[in-house]
Amino acid sequence: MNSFTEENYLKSIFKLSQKTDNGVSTNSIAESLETKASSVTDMIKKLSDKKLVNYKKYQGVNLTKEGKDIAVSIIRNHRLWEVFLVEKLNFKWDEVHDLAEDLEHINSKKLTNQLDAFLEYPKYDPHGDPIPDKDGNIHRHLDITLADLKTYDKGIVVGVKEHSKSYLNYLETINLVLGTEIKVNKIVDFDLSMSVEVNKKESVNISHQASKNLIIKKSN
Amino acid sequence: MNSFTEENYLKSIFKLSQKTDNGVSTNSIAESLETKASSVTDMIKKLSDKKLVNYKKYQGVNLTKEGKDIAVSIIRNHRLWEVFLVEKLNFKWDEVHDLAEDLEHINSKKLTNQLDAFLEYPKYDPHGDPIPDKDGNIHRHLDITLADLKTYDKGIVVGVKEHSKSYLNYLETINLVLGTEIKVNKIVDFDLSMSVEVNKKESVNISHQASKNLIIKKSN
DNA sequence: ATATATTTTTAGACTAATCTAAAAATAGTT
DNA sequence: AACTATTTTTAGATTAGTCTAAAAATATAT
Repeated sequence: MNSFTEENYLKSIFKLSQKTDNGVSTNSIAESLETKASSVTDMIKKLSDKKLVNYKKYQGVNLTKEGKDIAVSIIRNHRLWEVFLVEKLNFKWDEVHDLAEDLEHINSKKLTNQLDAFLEYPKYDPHGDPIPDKDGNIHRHLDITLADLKTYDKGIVVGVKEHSKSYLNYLETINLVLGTEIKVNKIVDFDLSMSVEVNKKESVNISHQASKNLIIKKSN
Repeated sequence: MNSFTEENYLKSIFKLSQKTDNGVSTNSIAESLETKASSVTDMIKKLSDKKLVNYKKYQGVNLTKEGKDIAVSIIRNHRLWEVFLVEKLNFKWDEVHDLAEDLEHINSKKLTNQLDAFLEYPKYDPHGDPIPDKDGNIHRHLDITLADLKTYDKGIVVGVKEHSKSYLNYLETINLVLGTEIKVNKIVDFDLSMSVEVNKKESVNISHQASKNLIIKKSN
């Protein structure tokens, strides 16, 4: 069995390794876990001894098959619990992350799979992130963001790339939840802010900062 | 915030203090947590510093108001999660203890209360143990066991006093689940074993060992 | 009441995870 | 290629929780 701490390292390494093709650097792990590089080195050695990561000094790390399987199963747990909290217990999408961060470490294949069934095999969590299936397969959607759209393009909001409470909260105040239809009316070339039509109604102004974190499925 | 370990000590002390009026002994805590007396002494000091227990050397411990509140809320969590696992995720009553042991430490009043509402405010867990309400009140039922019944007495099974897998499993094989109607046909005075009618049908033989752990609500 | 047994506490050591500060390796620059 | 800056690792210390073995306190028995 692995400790919560080890599991968090594996999850972090998994997420970071999706952004780079080479090994994941010690510093990037330290930053993502808000800890110090020296602590990371210690843990990497431990994970390496357990054959959960491949590690050569000064070269960064990569997950082994086994390490990756663990990371993915934790992410699966996390996202399933988020769905549960929102769909069944009436939490808001900006309230569920921290709780899921704890719940994800409850380690029981049966629990995970029964929860999955109970929720009727959801494909995405409340933030639009894909839920790995029982075999660890992840169907990620294309990463087109609102910022990538041109004037008069239309699409549907399918996810977010930024998960902070303040961002999610802001989106709700402008009625932007998953599934919302969106149409770009105008792009200000000075600051790249956009005037967009939400659900064929109100036209709101969205900063580049905000638009580049909204994942969109283009509808034409 | 308190660690999982501290919470487990508080829970254990709470349960032990229900059986004795004087302080809870170091050894009894050690036994119930399967640890050593010296470890218990260390932890007691820590809990005492945090004002969660009252402690005088060699005199055993008692929970303070605050310590008791924490213990009760963990028990509330535990029992609500057990209901969830059995009612919603189709677990058997002998499979849920260990998972609930982990889930109980997820610390969120909102989570607990929403879960309680989602489950429609259950009063008892799958083993018949009472679930403390939001304010920590516990309605315990009278502790009449099958072993206390006389010949021809009738009753309904409302709980168990022994939670081991093997016991729960055994009960299921003889169709004894919560809510079952029971009637005592004969008591063997040699070994106090009983011949009982289950749901007005089969007559099974139950050892004293087994009967004294079945909590019954007498029906006449 | 004194000796014996039991319980509880103390003292000191161990492990996991962390940190700071310093040393070593790598990368970047002229 | 040599110097500098950055990254990574090492060395040594710290904290929480645990343990063993020994000492101290309490309980029991004659």
